[in-house]
Amino acid sequence: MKFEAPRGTHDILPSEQPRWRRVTQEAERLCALYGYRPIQTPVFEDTELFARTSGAGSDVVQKEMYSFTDRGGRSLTLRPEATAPIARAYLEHGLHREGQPQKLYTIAPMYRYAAPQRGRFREHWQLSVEAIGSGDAALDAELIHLYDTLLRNLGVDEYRLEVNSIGDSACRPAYLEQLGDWLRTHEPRLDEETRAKAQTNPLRVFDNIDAKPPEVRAALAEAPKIGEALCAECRAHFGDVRRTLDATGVAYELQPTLVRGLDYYTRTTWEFVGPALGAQSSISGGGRYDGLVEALGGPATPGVGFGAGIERLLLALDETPSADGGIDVFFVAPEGADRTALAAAMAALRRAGVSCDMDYAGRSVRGQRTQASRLGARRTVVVDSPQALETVVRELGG
RNA sequence: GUGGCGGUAGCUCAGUCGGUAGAGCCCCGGGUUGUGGUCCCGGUGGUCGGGGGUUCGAGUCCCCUCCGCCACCCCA
Repeated sequence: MKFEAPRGTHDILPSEQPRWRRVTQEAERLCALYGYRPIQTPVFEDTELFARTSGAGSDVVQKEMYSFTDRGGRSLTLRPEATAPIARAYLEHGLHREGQPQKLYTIAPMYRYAAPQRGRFREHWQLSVEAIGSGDAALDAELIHLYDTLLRNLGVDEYRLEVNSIGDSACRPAYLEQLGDWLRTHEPRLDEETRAKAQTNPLRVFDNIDAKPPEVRAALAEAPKIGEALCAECRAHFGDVRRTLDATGVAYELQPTLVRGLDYYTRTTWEFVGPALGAQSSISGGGRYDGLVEALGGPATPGVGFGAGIERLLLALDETPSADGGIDVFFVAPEGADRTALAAAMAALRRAGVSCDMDYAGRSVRGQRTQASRLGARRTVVVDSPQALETVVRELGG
């Protein structure tokens, strides 16, 4: 085989479209129902947009960006996520001067240069839902509720939701200092891996804790957690979020060590974990990002949102294939039939909104009938006389 | 990026000790039938992922490489 889809990319063939659309159409229906409007942004952006917002130390920026220089010498990057581009558009087009919050969503491909695996692609599609311009805790809960409802409506029931608050500029620096002190003091009780993490990304020392040696686990259990070191304002905000989740019937687990990979997150963070996807169990992740718009040079503007991988959601879905729509009419043309008259009849029917098709592969009459049922034709017409065509056009073509 | 497993027809796979490649499904034709389907008969379809090496001879052994999968890392 000469060419194949580039590593980490995949084709979405016609046979997969019904499942694909089942997900995206329900997602769009819910977004509209919750008051979110569609927005589309370019596939590539100024590299600096992501470098600045995601954090220079983040994995995304350090090793996963598809960056290139265009012929004009600009450094551009295929978007690894949708929040920063949407915040950029929000600012660039003055949406911050319109009624707040701006509730926006997009379903679009994202690009990350990472080792591909099942459910992990270099090009993957994401539903991204954002509410920018309000710090109301009701929005955090609403976004969580939206995705929770999407999962339910699609019939996914084996999943769990973890929530946390990672504080803000008022309390996180103090916590980081506190954690740093603790890690230094208790270094002898930690394994090498955890010590390395303490140096590079202290918030992540708690990651994958179940796989760590028992004594390290025991030690870390005593370490201060960000979710338990919040300032009064953050604690109040998180309390509001949780009360609203409770009131709207969303089940969740508190996970005081849950953090996110991008620097711009503040306060509420959450993650939906799906069933049996191996190491790629996260099907959606989101959080509040009250400092993002300001980091882009705009006014201090709160925001909250989430990203949800379409391919991973599809993996969490049962395999039942939804049926294609089928066509209204299939014309069987025996050898010698007037195909010009047939083309005219099909044009008339299509003008009237009647879907129709015929054979283009020189099939036998038997083969054409097979093709008709393969296409789900509700009616099969054998073109053995001019009258046959006229009759159908008169009956269905209006 | 590191380590492990894998790649044979469009799909799912078999292929012995190294001896010139097979099945089922799909697709096409025919028979049967209630002109589809079912059932029966026949047919098309392969650079054995790619390149190099060993050998009289490589799908099979060796090296490189590409792609997939698993783990790590990280994420959606």
